[in-house]
Amino acid sequence: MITEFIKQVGKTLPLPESDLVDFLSKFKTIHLKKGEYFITEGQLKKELGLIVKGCMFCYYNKDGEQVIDEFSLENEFITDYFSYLTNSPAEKNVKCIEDTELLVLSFEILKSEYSNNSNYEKIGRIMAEGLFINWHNKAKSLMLDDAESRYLKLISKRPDLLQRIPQYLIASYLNVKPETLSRIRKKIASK
Amino acid sequence: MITEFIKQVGKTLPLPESDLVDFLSKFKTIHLKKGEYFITEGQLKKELGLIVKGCMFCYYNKDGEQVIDEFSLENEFITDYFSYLTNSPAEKNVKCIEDTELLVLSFEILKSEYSNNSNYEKIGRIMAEGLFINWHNKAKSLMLDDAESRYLKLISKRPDLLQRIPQYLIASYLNVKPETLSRIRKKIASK
DNA sequence: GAGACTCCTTGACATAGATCAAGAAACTAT
DNA sequence: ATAGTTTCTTGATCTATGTCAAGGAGTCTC
Repeated sequence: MITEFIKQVGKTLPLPESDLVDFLSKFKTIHLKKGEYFITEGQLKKELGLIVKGCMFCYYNKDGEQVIDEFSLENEFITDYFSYLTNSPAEKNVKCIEDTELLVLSFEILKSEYSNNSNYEKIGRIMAEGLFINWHNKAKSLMLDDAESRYLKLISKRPDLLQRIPQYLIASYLNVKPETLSRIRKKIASK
Repeated sequence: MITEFIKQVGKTLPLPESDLVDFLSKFKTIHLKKGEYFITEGQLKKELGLIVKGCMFCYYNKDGEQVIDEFSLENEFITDYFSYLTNSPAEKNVKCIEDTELLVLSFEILKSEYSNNSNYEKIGRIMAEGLFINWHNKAKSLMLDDAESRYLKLISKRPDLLQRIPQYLIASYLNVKPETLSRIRKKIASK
């Protein structure tokens, strides 16, 4: 259990196991119900989350409408890192799709514990690299692919999401309307 | 000259001045003519560039058509960092819009010089953070803004680009066709 | 200064995806 | 199971942007 969790987190954050255990020991556990928020727009929330069990999504508001930029499942970190880096209020909302058990750590603690330790730079580097890769792929897909290709890529890269997440949220993540995703699926099925 | 340059680079890479001078001393200078490439698709190019004088753009190929993701001007770093991080061939092309003087450093040297030095983690962290912020903003704009808003934001945030870069390249950067940008400009002018 | 480029504009039409409206299907709770 | 809610599908339009085609404006070369 704990060891499997640590192993999974180690894939994202490749530190020596003892450092990783030490790092994780600084987190505290919270529980959020389905529909509750971890972060809301406008908040100055300087906490890093790490999902133990459950599932969340991040969205921006576009004239009152949700536009989802990410889903996060078990063993994944979740935060508004942009807001943290730029020291500005959160621009996004992070909401639970399922009841979720979350480890949280304030960035202040992270900083103070690690500031005289090269692991701080390393953790920061790895976090930022992972986020860069995610957002790079996202932007590239929006630049180069049409809606159908984005959906096909999602199916092949994250099939787990389709089992757990309602289709209208998937649509938002793909940056199309639910009607459009429904039509794309129909078209693909007929091939 | 050199001090002003170092000062500008220091804004991107806030290291103590002596570290920064040391870091920059490892680069070598190259000169590229307008139209020449620093990186081409498929290459395993593991070099970091830093523009001293000139102007370049990065683009992806979409069925033979250029889709520009970034312009880089003086004092800015340029590389295919995604390709470096994932250790895969370059997916993008980096081409000079003007004759360009470039400082270059292989990532191998960077690694070997710094691997026993927390500055390596720090440089990596700052690079990745900057790229994360850029790509985050780019993806967010593609998700949330229409073409006209993207153009208006560009005007206000990077007016220098409009002076130096032909409009059809700006259009590609905004992810629209030149005809569309022309119409957007006409519409804005008539307001 | 006449071609010959390259870039920008404009018009007419095409298309991907959005919007609106109505039902059908799938959950949820009693 | 039944009613009530939420999600998904489908059809009929609409809109932003793309495509194609032509012409104009600017620049370079001889």
